[in-house]
Amino acid sequence: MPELPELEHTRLSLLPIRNKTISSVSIRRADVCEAFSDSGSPLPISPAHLLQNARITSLIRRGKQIALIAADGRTLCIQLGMSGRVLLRPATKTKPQDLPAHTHILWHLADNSSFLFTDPRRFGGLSAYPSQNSLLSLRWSKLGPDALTIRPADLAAACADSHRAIKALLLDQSALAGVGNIYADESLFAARIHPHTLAHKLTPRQLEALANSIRTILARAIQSGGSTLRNYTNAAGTKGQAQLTHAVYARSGQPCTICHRPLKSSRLAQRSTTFCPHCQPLRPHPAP
DNA sequence: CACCACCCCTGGACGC
DNA sequence: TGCGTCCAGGGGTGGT
Repeated sequence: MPELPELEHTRLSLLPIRNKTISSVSIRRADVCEAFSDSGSPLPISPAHLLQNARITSLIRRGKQIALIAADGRTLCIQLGMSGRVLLRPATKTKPQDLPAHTHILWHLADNSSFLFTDPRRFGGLSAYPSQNSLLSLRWSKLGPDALTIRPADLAAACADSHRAIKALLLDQSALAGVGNIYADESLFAARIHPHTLAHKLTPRQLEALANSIRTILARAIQSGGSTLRNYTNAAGTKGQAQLTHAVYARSGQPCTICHRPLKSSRLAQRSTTFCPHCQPLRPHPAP
């Protein structure tokens, strides 16, 4: 279930394609792709949009999106959605029958290795832009600050006038980019904040605890290779370990790791939400 | 405007 | 074993 740590790990494991040239692109399902002009108008997709004959110079990430930047400026943004993956294939594996199911796009590199985009549920997709600047202005400008480096002041600004539940705000990529359902629950638990707390009611102390929890938990999850739930792996096919450290996510009814009372589940912002009613009270404990 | 429900989609878990 | 049903949720969109 790709969130920021899984995307960052995918980005890191794709770094071997830097300075390599894409010799050809096989578009097996064009409808997972979209392309835009500098002014943002949609264009019919072509192999050139998917970086055919481009040399990759950098891979960048913002929130849950990564982008491949070519030497000539062409930029390809990748969103994994729920089930998307980008996988590297060594030069020894070239048979079509070796391809994972639901491989929608296949990039062939000049050195005979390749990489591919696979996404059974097709919630993910690829978005092509003529330049890095157009990606930033047309797409990433809509994202909030990156969760991996979120500062208490940035979080406070996002929460200041919001009457939504804090968990709904955390999931809103235009408020904060990178947190999904897993790490929203984990961060709120670590900061001991009830997920239904209205964002503008959070105290400065809570906002600081939450920002710190978000950064710490995301960084730790990157360290352990991301959470492998269902079939997530990074581009090298390696599974993550972060799911082993989840304190609340998918642990409804099981004992809280702090107070040992059973964790509770509810539905918030259309998402299943698990928390400890005792350790995460709706109001912070009054200062003594 | 801010917020929320719905919808897209498929694989896996579960019950019978 | 196999089939039907439900659930998971990121993000766009249209409604309130």
